[in-house]
Amino acid sequence: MVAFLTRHKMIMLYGLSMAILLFLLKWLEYRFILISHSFEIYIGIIAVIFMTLGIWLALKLTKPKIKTVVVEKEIVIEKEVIVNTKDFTFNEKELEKLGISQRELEVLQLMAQGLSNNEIAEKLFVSTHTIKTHSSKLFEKLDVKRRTQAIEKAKRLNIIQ
Amino acid sequence: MVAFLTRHKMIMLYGLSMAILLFLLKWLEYRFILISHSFEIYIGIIAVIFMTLGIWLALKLTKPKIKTVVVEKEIVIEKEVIVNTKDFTFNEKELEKLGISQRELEVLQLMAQGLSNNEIAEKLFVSTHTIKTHSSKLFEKLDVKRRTQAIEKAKRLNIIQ
DNA sequence: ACTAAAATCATACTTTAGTATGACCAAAAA
DNA sequence: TTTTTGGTCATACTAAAGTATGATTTTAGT
Repeated sequence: MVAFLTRHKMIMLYGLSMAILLFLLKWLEYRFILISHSFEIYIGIIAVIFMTLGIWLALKLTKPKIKTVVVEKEIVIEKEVIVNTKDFTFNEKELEKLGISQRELEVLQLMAQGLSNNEIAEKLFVSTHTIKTHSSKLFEKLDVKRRTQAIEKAKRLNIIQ
Repeated sequence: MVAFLTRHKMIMLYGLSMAILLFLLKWLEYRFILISHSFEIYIGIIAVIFMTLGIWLALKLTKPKIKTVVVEKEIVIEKEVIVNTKDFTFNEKELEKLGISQRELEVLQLMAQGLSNNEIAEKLFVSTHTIKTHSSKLFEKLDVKRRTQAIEKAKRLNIIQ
């Protein structure tokens, strides 16, 4: 019922307006009989009323033009990019700072691979004594006591791997 | 042509109506002179004409109503996110596969930090013997001979760090 | 309740790692 | 030229690391 009223609101309003106008018309017609020579005024009033009604109707009934406004909405999509965290700028500065020589670095690298002093010696074609000397100096320079510590620290300082 | 007719249907209809109305007016005016008491019809005609004029005026003179429709356009912005290559799924499967116990893993981790057997023993409140037993079993399970190898292999298998 | 695995401790031993010290040589820097 | 630095080798020693073997105690699963 309410929906019906809402949907036909315009029609209802129009009907009501028509009723009021007809009433006014009748009243004016009566007045017209009493006052002569006011025919032009009566016509004028009718004209004004109906023109106003027309304007009102037109304004109410025209469909609005649809203007489409495009609003750009940013959507951030996180794209995972796999990047090596370890940069390959093998810290040569650190090597210099610590005064680690090329040969010592070699020994350090082989140590980190899990080789024993003997294996390193064989690989580098030198005696085990030499490797021991190197490693001792390395530990001094790295300020550590054991090879495992040396490996850990060297990796931490980006000297190896 | 059909599209044009459809679009200007209202205007065409209006023109047609006006033509018919003018004709009717002239005819009714003539009838009004001849036939008295047709005053109401004349008024009605006037009303219709002016209402139509009002509608026409309203349509012509008013600015078109604009209904703004906002359409959101999605713009995809790719944001690069740096991700670690090393995933943190600490290889529990590998641990199980190798049969490495929790305690052994602890020892392995402390080893990798460069601690000696004695230091590990102190840290875990056990004797050095225990640590030696653990490490021996670890080396067996990891199929290595030295702690440095164990550390290297464990890191490679993502068991530690 | 029983069993198996895990964790602990211990002794005895071997191997490797690491220290201290010194010597030799070659290349580069002062 | 002399000195420094890096690399080499050696002896002697100490300190760790690692092995072998065995035993006891927890802990968790059947």
